[in-house]
Amino acid sequence: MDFKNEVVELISSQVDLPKDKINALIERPKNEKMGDYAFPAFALAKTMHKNPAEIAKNIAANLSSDDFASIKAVGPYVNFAINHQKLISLTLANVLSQKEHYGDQELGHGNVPIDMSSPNIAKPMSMGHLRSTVIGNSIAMTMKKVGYSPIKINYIGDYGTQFGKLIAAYKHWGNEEDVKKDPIMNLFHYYVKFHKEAEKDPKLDDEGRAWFKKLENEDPEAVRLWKWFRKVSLVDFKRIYKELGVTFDSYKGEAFFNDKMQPVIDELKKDGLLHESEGAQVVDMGPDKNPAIIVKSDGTSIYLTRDLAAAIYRKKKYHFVKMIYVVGNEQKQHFVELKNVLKKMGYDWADEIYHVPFGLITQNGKKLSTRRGNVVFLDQVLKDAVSLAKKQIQKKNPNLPNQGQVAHDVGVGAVIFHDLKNNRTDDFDFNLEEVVRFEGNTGPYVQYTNARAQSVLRKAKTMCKKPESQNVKLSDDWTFAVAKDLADFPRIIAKASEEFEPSVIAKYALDLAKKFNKYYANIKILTDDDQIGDRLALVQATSTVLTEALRLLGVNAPKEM
RNA sequence: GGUUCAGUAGCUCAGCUGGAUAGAGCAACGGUCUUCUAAACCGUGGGUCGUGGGUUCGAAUCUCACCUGAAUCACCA
Repeated sequence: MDFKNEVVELISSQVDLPKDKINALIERPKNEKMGDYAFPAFALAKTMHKNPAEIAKNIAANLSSDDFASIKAVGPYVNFAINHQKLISLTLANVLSQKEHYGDQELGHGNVPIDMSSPNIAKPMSMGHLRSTVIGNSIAMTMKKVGYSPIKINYIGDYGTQFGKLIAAYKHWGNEEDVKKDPIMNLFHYYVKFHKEAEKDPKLDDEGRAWFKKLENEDPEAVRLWKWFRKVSLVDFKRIYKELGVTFDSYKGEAFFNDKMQPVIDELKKDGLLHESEGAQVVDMGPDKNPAIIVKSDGTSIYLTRDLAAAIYRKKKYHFVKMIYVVGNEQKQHFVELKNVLKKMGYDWADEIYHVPFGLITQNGKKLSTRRGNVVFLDQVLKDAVSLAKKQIQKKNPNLPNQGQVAHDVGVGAVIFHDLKNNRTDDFDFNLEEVVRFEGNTGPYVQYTNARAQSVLRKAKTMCKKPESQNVKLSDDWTFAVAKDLADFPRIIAKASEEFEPSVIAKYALDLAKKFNKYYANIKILTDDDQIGDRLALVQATSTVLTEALRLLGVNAPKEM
């Protein structure tokens, strides 16, 4: 049952406008006293030569329906108030019968590779990688819920000039023992030192480039070091992914595409797209635009070429219907070039490539730079968050069983939720206190709400009461507010998947939690009367949807906390 | 300078396919636990929606100009 559709039908019986036009005009009043749907009559004033208030009055006078508690004109609007009991009972029956599949839909199908996370080996994961990881993960789960088959690809940064620099740095200052002790941190320190020294001594950069050239030419020492760095880095990355609860379908990094670039270069040449400019091989991007570099002037490879090879490879392998890159905003231009070059090569599927950018994370207003060693380590943030969650549990609920797991769920959940609750493209300034907050508009607030609901359901069981979703007779405002949100869930999922925007779900979860907490504060659920089953149905439905919303964000929902 | 994005409460942000009194959270102050988890709920204060013009019956929302900030502008990714 779609109440909005019903409004369209009713209005269309009174007014000479196409249904899609009516549908577009109908709005949801901000103030609930105005009802649940409203039709503004301004648009008709001109053609009917009457004032809007009069038109609204006439329309309202001729309408009535069981589905609405009232249909009345208020000024120039026709306001529709949904029949509370009807919406509540329908929605609860839906959620309870479909359980976690409530909100599933078929908006499309086919493979959707998602290029996400993609940390660089020998460098610690930062808050920036967290963004790509959790946004990509949430998009993957949301796409799956609406019918697609996501393929999560971790395009590890395991190649490029930077590794020449790293090898050079290791040769200067590194030793095997230290790297074995704490691989990522020590390799990272060499790298940072390299950049510091290179500012004073530009010869170092040449050394770095020379090592990279050796690596490309498969010099045994270069390859040995590179393989070693890669291996120890991956071990560490997987540890963090486990913490975050994220898995990947592919770890094919940049190096995997080394031998797949030449065919692309050949193809570009054959198509006559390639020409020389200042010693480099480039593709023209049009007037006033920098050309896209395909082969650098020193003959080594560049990331655009690698990404071209990767895109073509993925199309062949996955026959994708869409491909998504969850990569920072600052690489926007790169993806424009990637798509343009693919188009020029005659690959129309380039239109189905989406760059899903996200905002920059700064600290004290300054851009974080890995090269300068100015980073926020994800590992440390997660540890801090979990230990703060542990403290919180000791304060609030010291007898809680399974505290380690719950502290993990809440701490990590807080970090993930914080990252997903705002629009992807918003920049944000990193502030640990802000990130691991447990009160207000936070992940733990949603988790807590769900834990309360679960607690009620457990107590109900000891009273031998259970949710009854048949013929629910509730109609009060608190219940209605919750049920209206529950009814909205499928639309929210659709919106989040269409916009590749997890924050839509996060905001929804906060709103639903807020409505439920108000309900909880005002209605005594466990009163043994003949509507207890109805109320438990609302509690059960809310918990189901909250849990599912959190799942789609990659956040666990503990049953107690 | 070119391009792109952003500017809403002290702070962090919703709202932006135009609509009825611009909303949350944090921070401040005050109230609510012998009753389902107070990580909650209720209340008070707090706003020239960057500035100015335009379109419209109606603009935080669309458009133009300007101001401010950020990202980016070929051999890093």
